[in-house]
Amino acid sequence: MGEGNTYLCKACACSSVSVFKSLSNEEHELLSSKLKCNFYKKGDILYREGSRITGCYCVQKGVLKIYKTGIDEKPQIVAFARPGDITGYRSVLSNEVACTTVEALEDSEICFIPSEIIFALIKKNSDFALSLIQLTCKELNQANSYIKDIAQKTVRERLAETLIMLYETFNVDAEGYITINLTREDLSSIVGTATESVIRILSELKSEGLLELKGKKIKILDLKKMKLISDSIF
Amino acid sequence: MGEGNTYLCKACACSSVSVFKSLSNEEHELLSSKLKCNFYKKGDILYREGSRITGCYCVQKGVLKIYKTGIDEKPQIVAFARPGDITGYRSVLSNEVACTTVEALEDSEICFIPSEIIFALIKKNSDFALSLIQLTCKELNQANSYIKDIAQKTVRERLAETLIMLYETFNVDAEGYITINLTREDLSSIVGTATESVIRILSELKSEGLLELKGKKIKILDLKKMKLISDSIF
DNA sequence: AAAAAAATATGACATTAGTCAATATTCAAT
DNA sequence: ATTGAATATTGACTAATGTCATATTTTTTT
Repeated sequence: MGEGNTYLCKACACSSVSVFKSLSNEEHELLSSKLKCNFYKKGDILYREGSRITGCYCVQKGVLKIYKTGIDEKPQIVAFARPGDITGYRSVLSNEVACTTVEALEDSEICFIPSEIIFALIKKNSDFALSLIQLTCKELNQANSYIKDIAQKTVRERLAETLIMLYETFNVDAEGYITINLTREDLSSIVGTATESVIRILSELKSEGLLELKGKKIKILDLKKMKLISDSIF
Repeated sequence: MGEGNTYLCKACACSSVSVFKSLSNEEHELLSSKLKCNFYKKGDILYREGSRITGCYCVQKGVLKIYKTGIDEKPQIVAFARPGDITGYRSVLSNEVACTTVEALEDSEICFIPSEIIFALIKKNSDFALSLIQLTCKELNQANSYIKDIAQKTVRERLAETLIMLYETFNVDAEGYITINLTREDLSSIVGTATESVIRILSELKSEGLLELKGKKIKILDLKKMKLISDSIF
């Protein structure tokens, strides 16, 4: 892990897509003067479910997987975080122990933002507070949708949905492969099924001409049909 | 439905458990001067998924069920609202159409709070904003937990969990029956399963001495054992 | 109170998805 | 390049759960 430093973190403090977009120049200064940017290697744990955290984490570079631990230590992935996203703010704001474990999926640069700063910004800037509320509301709605899907759809439908989500979240490389490396096990802990089922259905979808597989890389060949499957229409 | 009126709504404006606890006297005045309290009959719909709403709803009396509509119009219950709870704030704050349908489970009195008031209060009072953030964070965490459970637990385990949740949320009457009337179908749309499965497992649990059933009324006889089942230990 | 509608209950059966075991492949470290 | 470990794959089997049909009971309406 690299040492912390205090330069202005472009991905979080400045990004127009991030929750920090409503900060004034002065507030940006305050924020960036307190940031500590750290390097995490693939597989590193930022924090574990149940531990106390003293600030939030903002992704500058890389990808994080965020999961809860269930029966027999089986992880359930509930979200990813990409550059511009923040994580840990829930526990910070509610002053509770972390409700998820966060792990770097690839080598990543992550800024740490101490709790006080977040609280100070909420106090100072009601637009920032509103952005935070909107962010959590959006995530809450997504979570509720996923509850509905996981309760009502088949594994095949959920896998199709997950692939589309990954496609939309991480885009594709020059060859059309989704630019994220997940193990079959990771996929199974998003979909909520056994690893073997993911493998079987992936090759099914491949033989139906919907997918191309090259190791962990996945290319969606027929997005339209994939959406139909995901919507339980097909 | 009854006519709106402007008296101070005790359940929402004053409740120390509600999100409004951090309001000043002056802000309470503002809030209660704008409230409209309405009566809804059992089965009445407050608003439907996809419709525009212009404020939030605060439960004064009664119970609301909050659900998303899935495949073949099958509802998935994602929450209940009891006196002191508010609903609709997500769509209001994000300025999006309602993401759930809300229905009165029993005859209810519900206050309507226009959007402007909510926004004004966020702007004026950062503690109120923080309360709202904390509320959504708490709900988000619950939703993520439920995703984990629904993905990893069996129907039996989830039903046990649901019964415990209902027990803790709605308490029991003098005879020990949980004080909420849900159809087996309602139960199935919480648990995420077929109605027949709920019926079967309920009578299983009854024959195992864990439950007493009297029509829709449910009494948990062995909470400890029920928790073990819910935790996949038994 | 009677009739109709809705909800509950049960059995038989089909389907889905999970588990276990064996093998193959890929990846990482030396 | 070689070894070992992790990951992926496949098949056989089992368990869980959904679906459909039908009967019964409860609730609501007239």
